Amino acid sequence: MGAPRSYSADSEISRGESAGDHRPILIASGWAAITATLEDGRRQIISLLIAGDILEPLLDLQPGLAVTALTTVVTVDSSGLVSTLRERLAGDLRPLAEAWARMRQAVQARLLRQVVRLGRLSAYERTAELMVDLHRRQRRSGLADEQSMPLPLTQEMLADHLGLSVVHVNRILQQLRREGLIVFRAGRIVLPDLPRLTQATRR
Amino acid sequence: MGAPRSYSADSEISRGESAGDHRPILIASGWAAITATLEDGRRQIISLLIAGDILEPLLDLQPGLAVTALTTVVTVDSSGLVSTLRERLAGDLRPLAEAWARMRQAVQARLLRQVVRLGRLSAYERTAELMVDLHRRQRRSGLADEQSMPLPLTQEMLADHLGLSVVHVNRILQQLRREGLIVFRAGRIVLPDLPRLTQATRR
DNA sequence: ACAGCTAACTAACCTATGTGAAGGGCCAGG
DNA sequence: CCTGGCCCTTCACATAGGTTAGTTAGCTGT
Repeated sequence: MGAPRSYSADSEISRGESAGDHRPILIASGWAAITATLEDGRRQIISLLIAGDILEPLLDLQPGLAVTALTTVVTVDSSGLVSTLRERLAGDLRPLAEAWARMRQAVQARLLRQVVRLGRLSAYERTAELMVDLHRRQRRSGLADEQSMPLPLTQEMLADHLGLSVVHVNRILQQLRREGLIVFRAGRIVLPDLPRLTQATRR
Repeated sequence: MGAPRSYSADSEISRGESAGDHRPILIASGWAAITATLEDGRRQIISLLIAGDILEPLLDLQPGLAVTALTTVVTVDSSGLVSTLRERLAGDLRPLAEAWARMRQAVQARLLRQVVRLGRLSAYERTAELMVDLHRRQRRSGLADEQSMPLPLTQEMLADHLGLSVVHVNRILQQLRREGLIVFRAGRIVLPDLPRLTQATRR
């Protein structure tokens, strides 16, 4: 069946420079992140990948773009990865081919949305939206229940993904908590009032 | 030869909702922009497309994502568009097929870079980087000379692309001008000191 | 039980960027 | 030759969010 290979948290899966693996990789379990690191240490998590997501080869090395940022993919959690996807889509996983196409689109659409988030939403809106989005995605894969989900991200990672400072992320999370929109419990995050949280997504 | 169809500035080429055209479109001349508009009017120009760029179908309608933003593609300039690209890549434009693949990647890479820009660069860095990027791209297509290029964007569009307010964009442009890094002349922008402008791209 | 580490949290202060409002230049249309 | 609109510009002020510098609370290994 081709068991996923296991990776511990914080392993580097691929690196923009090494023209290395040009194969799509399926996140079978766990979380991963596409990150860019600037020379001076600033970091941006471009995209968060959860189980079921597919990582396309990083087309990062376009001359001129990669110069100022090193783009890598790292695991966030301990994760299982399937790197033989391309081959297997012609074989045992053929039924997934169509789903794959949809997945590519979803990943790309999220990238567009991430641009809008960073460009035009306030910290508060961004944070709320991220929670709603992660919940919806994990829900779809049966990883979350109606009111809660795993969230194996440190506040620093949230900050790097949301384009904010850690301190400010903390402030926003406090606020959302005070408002009863999120609760942290046992390593999970609880979203007690999804409709209201969704409202918090807009101005 | 299949002449490009002409569009005047500010025409809507495609709209996220209408599952309409699912065909790639070549920008033969002029400029276009992929934009998202929020309910309350905030707007984000997700990507700027110039002659030679290819617009892939907008995979915007992923449930849940399109809800809060209307994604459309509009011309910025009067432009010529070729919408029969797919067909012609099998025919008269076959030699372009490989270039097309590279172009897709470049467009995608720019999207990644845009996330980093908005998430982690200051207004000043963002603006400088955009100018350098536009210049490099237009240079490659022979649309710019070594020191100057067309820039058919209002400051409001720049603001919407850079995730800033118009007023602030104006401030930054003033500053870049004072520093001798950019000059506006005859509807073009002059970049008298590209090395220094490139420096301004980093912190 | 202690040292050492990481992550969450706070507080005080600072600044980059946004907002609202207004004036001026320029150009197209009547 | 005026008029209205668009775009650029400036000013005064407001605020979201960053920075620095901690303190606190859990864990991990010893």
